[in-house]
Order: sequence, then C-alpha cells, then structure tokens
Amino acid sequence: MEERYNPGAVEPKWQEYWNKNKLFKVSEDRLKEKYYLLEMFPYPSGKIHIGHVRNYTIGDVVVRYKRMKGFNVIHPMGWDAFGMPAENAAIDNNTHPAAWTYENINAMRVQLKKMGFSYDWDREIATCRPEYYRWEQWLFLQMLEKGMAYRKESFVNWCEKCQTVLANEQVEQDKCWRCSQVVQQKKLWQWFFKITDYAEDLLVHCDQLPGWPDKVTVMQKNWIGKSIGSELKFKIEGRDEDLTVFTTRPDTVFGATFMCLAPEHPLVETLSRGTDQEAVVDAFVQKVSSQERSADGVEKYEKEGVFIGAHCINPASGEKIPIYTANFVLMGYGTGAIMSVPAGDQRDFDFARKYDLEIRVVVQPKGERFDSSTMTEAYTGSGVMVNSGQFDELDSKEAMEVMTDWLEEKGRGKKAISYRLRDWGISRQRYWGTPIPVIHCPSCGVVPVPESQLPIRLPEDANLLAKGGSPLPALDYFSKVTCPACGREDAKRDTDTMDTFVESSWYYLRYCSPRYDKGMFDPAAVKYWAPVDQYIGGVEHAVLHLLYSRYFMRVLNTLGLIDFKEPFTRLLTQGMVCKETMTCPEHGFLFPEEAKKQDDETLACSRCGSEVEVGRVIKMSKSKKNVVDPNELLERYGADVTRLFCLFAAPPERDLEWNEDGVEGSNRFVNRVWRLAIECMDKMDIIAIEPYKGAASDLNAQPAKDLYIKANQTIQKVTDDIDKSFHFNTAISAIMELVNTMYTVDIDKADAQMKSVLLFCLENILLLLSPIIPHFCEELYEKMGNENSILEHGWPDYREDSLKTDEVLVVVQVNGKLRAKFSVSCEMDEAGIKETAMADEHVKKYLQEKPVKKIIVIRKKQTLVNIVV
RNA sequence: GCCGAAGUGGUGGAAUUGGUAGACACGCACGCUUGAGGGGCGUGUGGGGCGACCCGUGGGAGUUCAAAUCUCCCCUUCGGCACCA
Repeated sequence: MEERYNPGAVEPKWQEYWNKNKLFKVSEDRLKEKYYLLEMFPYPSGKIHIGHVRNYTIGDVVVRYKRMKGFNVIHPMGWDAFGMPAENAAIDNNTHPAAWTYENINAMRVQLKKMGFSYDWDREIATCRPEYYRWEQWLFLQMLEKGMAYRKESFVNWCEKCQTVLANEQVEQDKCWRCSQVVQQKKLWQWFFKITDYAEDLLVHCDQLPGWPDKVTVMQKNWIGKSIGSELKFKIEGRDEDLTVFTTRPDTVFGATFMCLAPEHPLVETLSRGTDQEAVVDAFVQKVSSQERSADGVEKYEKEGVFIGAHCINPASGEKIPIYTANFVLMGYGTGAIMSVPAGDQRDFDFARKYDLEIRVVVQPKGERFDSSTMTEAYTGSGVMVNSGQFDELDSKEAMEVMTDWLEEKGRGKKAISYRLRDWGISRQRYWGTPIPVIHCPSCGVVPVPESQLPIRLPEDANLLAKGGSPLPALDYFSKVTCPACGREDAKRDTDTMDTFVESSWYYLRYCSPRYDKGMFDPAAVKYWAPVDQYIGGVEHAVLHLLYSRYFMRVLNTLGLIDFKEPFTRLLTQGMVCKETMTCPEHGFLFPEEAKKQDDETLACSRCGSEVEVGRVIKMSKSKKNVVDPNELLERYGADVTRLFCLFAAPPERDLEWNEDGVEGSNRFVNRVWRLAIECMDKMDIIAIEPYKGAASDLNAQPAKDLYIKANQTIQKVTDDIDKSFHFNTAISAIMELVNTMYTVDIDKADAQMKSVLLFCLENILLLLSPIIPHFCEELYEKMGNENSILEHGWPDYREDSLKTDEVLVVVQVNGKLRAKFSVSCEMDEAGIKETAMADEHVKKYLQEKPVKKIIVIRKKQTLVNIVV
C-alpha cells in the first residue's frame, strides 16, 4: 500500500468518478427537503484566486454535509460575465470581449473542477449569453410598463478621453482610473429603477433577516438612511409659489433666519433672474459645478454661498428672510433646500458667521442661557424653547410634534420622511452589457421593443479599437431602426447597456431552471428551490448586490411572478484574504518575486535596486500585485490539503492574512490519517471486524471505553460546528484530537473490543472529514472495502449514552485561585466532593487555620469547587 | 464627524450560557529512528523566579465566591457612510 497520500493520482480519479456518475446533478423531488446553497458567482477574470478557493470551499463543505444529512441539495455555479474588464482586456490584447470572456470561463471551470467542488455543472450559466439576458430585457419591459423604470436627466462621472460614464469606484482622486484624465460631471439622460418605492419595505425587513450578520443589515439600514421630520413650506416673497424644505428639527423653525438652496435647484436660476444678483449667482453656480461634490470634497471646499436676490417668509415668525444658494446643500437629498437655523446646526452657524447673518437662539439646555453674539458653536441638542412665540418654555422634543401640527393647520407643513437611498441609475455607455430594449422615435418618444423582438442581441462584430467608449451608437445596422409604433424609419435604438449589477440581481432564480425558454424561470422550479437557503460571499457586496437583489425580489413579487420577497434566508459574509503590498519608489507595486532580500531587514527592487517599502496588509487585488495564485499550492499539495488549510486557518467570517507556513501542518495531518488507516488495515482484519455500535458502558476495558466516548464526542462536536456555526477550524481540531488519541493505542496489543472500537473511529473520521477532504476520504473508504461512494453514506450519528465518562475531573479553587485537581466518580454527591476537596493535601495548605466562609460547588460543564476563606 | 466590528503566546487561532486561559496547529529547542533526510516518532515551549510561588487575555476602574467573557471610561486597529438638513 502507498506510504503517502498521492493527490496527483487520487484526486483526478474521484473527480472523474463523480462526474461520470453525475453525483451532484439534482432535480426537484417532492419527497425530499430541498437545500439551496449558493456562493456569489465569480467575474471571469481568467484565474481563480485564493479568495475564491476559500469562499467555495466553505460552501462545498456545507453542501456535502447537507447531502449526507439527506437534503436534496442544489449547488450551482455560473459567471457574472458582463463588465468593463472584458472591454479593457479586449483593447489591450486586440481581441473581442466575448472571446476573452469565454476563454476565461473555460480556464476557470477547469480550476474549479480541480478543486473538487461539487457543483451541478448542468446548471451553469453565463450572464453574457442572449438566452440569459433576453429575460432581463423582458423584465425591463415589464418594469417600464408598470412605471418601475423611468428615464431622467442626471449628473454622472464622465471621462472625456474615454468617452464614457464611470462608476464611482472607477474614479480615483478625481481622475479616470484608465487614462488619468480629470473626471467631469456631465448631465445625461439615464434609465432608473425606482428602488426608492421600496425603501420602507427594504428597511423594515432588515430586522426580519435573522440569518444575516448584523453588520450587513446595519449597513443596509444606514444606506437607506431614513430620517423622520417635517416638510415645511416657505412662501416666496412676491411670488405665488412656495419653497419646500425638509427638516428633522421643526422645533427650531423660529430660528430659521435664512434659506439655502442647492446650486442645481431650479429656483436658483428662476429667482435670481432679473435681480442685481443674477451675475454673481451664475458665476457661483458655474464655479461650484466644477467642484467635486462627493467624497473628500467636504474637506477640500470651504462652505460658501451667495444671496440669490430673493426672500421668503418664515411660516412661524412671519419674518422676511433671505434666500442663499450654498455649496453644502445637496440636490439629491430631501428637497434640495434647507431652512438654516444657525443656532442649531453647525454648518448653518459657520455660514451665518461668515456672511454676518442673524443667529437666533431658539433651544437651550434647561437652566442655561445662550447669547447669540458670543456663542462659538451651534447647540444641536434638545432643551427648552425660547424666542418661539407661544411655544416658549416648551420642551423642544414635544415641540416638534406640536409645532408641526400647528404649521399643518396653517397649511404650511406636514410630517414627512426622507430617505438617503436614491433611485438606481442603470444606463451605462458601455458595450459589454445587456442592451436596453427601447427605441427612441422622433414622433412617439420612448417606445418599448416588442417582446417578440427579444432578445436584442449585442452585435458581435463591434470594433472596440476604433475609439474610446461604446461602439454601439456608430453601428448603424444596430442603432438605426424602424419605430415599432408608427413605422417611422429614422428611429434610434437606445445604445446604452445595463449596469452589470442587474444581471446579478436575479441569477440565483435562473439556476432553478437554467434552460427554460418560456420565461425568466420555470415557476414550478422556483417554487421548489427558492429562496436561497444559504448564501456565501464577501462583505464588499453588503449594500450594492445584496440590496439590489432584495429589491429585485420585491419587483418580481409585485409583478406576481414569485410569492416571496427575501432572496437569501441566511447569509455568511466570509472574511477577505489579505496580504501585504510591496512598492518600489520607481516601479510602483511589485510582485513578491520582484523584491529581493537585501539584508535581514530590507528588500530591494530587482530592477532598480531601490529599497522596497512593505505596505499595509490589504485585500488581495490584481492591481496591487498581492494576489496569491492557488495553482502552486494545488500542484504541490493537491486540492484536499489546500481545502483543509483554508478552513483550518481561521473561522470563515474572519479576515485572513495569507501565510503559507501552516500548510505543511495540514499536509502532515492528512498523511497522519492516511498512515493510521493503512496501519489499521494492515494489522486488523477489517472485513471480519464490525465497527463497535453499542454503549460505552458495555465495553470492558477503560482505554476502549475512553476512546469510544471520545469518538462520540467528536461526532457531536463536528456536527455542531458545521451545522450551527460554520466553525470548521474547531471541527478539524476536534478530529485531530481523536486521531492523536488513536495514535496512542498500540494496535498490536489491542483486543477484539478495542479493534472494533478502532474501526468505529476510523470509519467515522473518514465520514466526518469527507465534506472537507472528499477525494482523500473516497480513496480510503474504497480501500476499506466499500463499493459505493462515501457520498452515498449518511452523516454519522453519535450515541447520547456514550458522551460522558464515569469519572469527572474536579477543579478546586481557594478564593478563586486554582489550587488542586482530582478525579472522582461522577456518581459522587456534592457533600462527597466537598469533603474530598477539603481533605486534599494541597488545599489544606491554603486553608490552614482560616475559617471557611463559604463553599461553592458547580456541576455543569466542569465540576468546580471554590472555597472562600 | 457618525455607525459597526475587533484587540488573547514568537504566529494562526481555542475557550464568549461568567467557572482549569492558551485546545488544535505553525514555529522553535532537545532527543530518538534512518545510510541519509526537506520523512516519521517522542519531550518541552505565555512571562518572571533556584524555589514555594507571583504575574498574565489593549489600558484603567467596577460587579462577583469566580471576569478574556458582564458594566463604565479610555487607547489602538480595521471596515462602512460621510456637508443627509
């Protein structure tokens, strides 16, 4: 028999076996309980990296465990195949995004198969295939019809050189990530999904996702950003029009001494026109439009503004107050206008001081008196009302409600709720994405593409090299169309494509019936499989992908296509795999092999010799050159050791600083089990011996009893760790302990009972390890004379009556400090334990003559005596 | 600034319903095995002290017979949001 586990021979053998026998293929089966486990599908970048390996290994262990538990398990895999990297790679390598993408998919599929992941490959999908995206186009048309999708003009990040819109993530310090051109804000007509219609529902259900990590639901709540307050109407002087503001502090309305509008607010232009402020306002708006409005713009630009030449009337005090436009007011939040209460808001306070505007104290803490002329900062807390007419002396918290009611009676306000969440802009001026199925007709306007014309295929002969940006508008045969409504021949197809997050918002439903051609999915299949029971992926999608998916399920629910709203019952956010970066002052980021050891402390760049700076430990990223390619590990140790190592290194939710030092230990363990199994087979007639099945109490010798109990405890511990907490690292260490215990048994001297216990241990070790290192376990299981795959064996049970030893360790403390330990029969009562503890030589030494005040005996997980003197 | 998570040996990490701190590994040291070993086996390994013992879970207080675990304050790191009215 082989001395060592040989992954090079064993692993392909079993992968072929699983594949040939279609062991992971599933279909609906009413008689079995379903279990849908999904890992976030990868972008086909070309190679899997160690983060993927970790993610998919975690999922694969759970899936294999659930199968053994008897569930009908669906575990699909596919490709999030649209996106910008494919276009960039196509330009760089003079190829086509489709060719590049499919090549990568093929390469990555091979890698995943080599890892032994148990996917039902018959369900594989790629989002760039027309059979997939036609249903996305179909859904878009439904949403358009129901008013869930709409078009509006809005600002986007625009790179003039690349001729395209950039996502926020693609803007680095105001510059385009590809060409370093300064990014501009450009106003464009874009398609939006009305996700804000579901803001409240998405928010409320955050608290009804017990299977999700709190941090994710908290992030979603913050993202949705609900504020409760009031909408107040300020009459514009000299006009029959109101200026509406949103405020969370209606109690401070008497202190509103001026108004501020966002520079983009339509009233800025309207109200300033014809006044002597017109030129000043125009110049200011112009200037602000070139300022960066988000991210660190806050620090960069001082708060400033200009008077727009108009006034409005404070609905509470009746006073005339000036209207300003200011760079810190956001058009995208609330109404794009605020009432400024300098005494109660720091920004307003700064602004008032700068432009010498009135500061009027309206709320002050009980017993304190503020003087507006000497105040150095705003008071934002609650307190007692002043300078607020009939509301003086009222508690400011009560005043919120009372004053809103008062203003409502006067027709000047109402309670209101504002959300931070904005509608989802999905238009991308990119080529490699799903075409938006609408036509623009000079007579009819926006005309939906008739369903019969779907899919609108992405042209395959587009030349991306011609110029930056999307080639679609220039492709006449694609963009020039006849209007489906009126037949005009000069209509134009919408040449934008959808955000790739649209594809990933519903792909998990497609897996249920991936070849279905009568709709997005077969309703019966979705009814059986959906929702996803366990979803696994990186926390970087906590808001975007996970929120969009929740939104999409609500849309489908509203359209009557599904009967649930939440796509993922349980969510595991696995930690990132991180590594330090290396940078050379000359050459930027370096691969580890480009940095040579200079002396004990420092590294030098292999090209220029400059000292290499070892940077922070951060998430692996291709561009930072700190990614680890699992291929090397795979070739050296095989899939099973790689899997084992990833799981043993840390619990799944924890970030992991990559370090291969421990991999030898995993390899050692695998071979330790191998040798143990071989030794048992050599020295025992394992065909003749039956694994022990009885109770521990029926065993004669103590060592066999102890080992048997240990094995039962291990089964219990591993089951709990996999099932309840996904803590595979502790499950593995429990198995290691059992293996270590087995090594203490001398098989040559073992009696028949001990041999039968040993066989029980060995068999269960293989079963417990089989989700983790499946090839290895299949091989040994076969060697032990089994004809079926280990996959067909059920998950092992432990005996409740064989979890406890008859002796129990007693830990004795004196005044809370550990002083003695001894074992007693677990039959012994409390009095007996006390007595034995008091009689212990070691304990006596500490008691001496001191009077004993109290003795506490605990008999729970441990047996403990604490003697207080 | 706001929200959230986490701080335990030389390292990854155990122990979180308060109850033996450091399981299981890595590394290191010594020994055995072997012709040899990058293999295997064994012993040791938180710090201090010759020792009995003392000290130890980011720091400081507190609750308790008993605190890594609970409470309060502070520090550090990481993540998210960020002029949100």
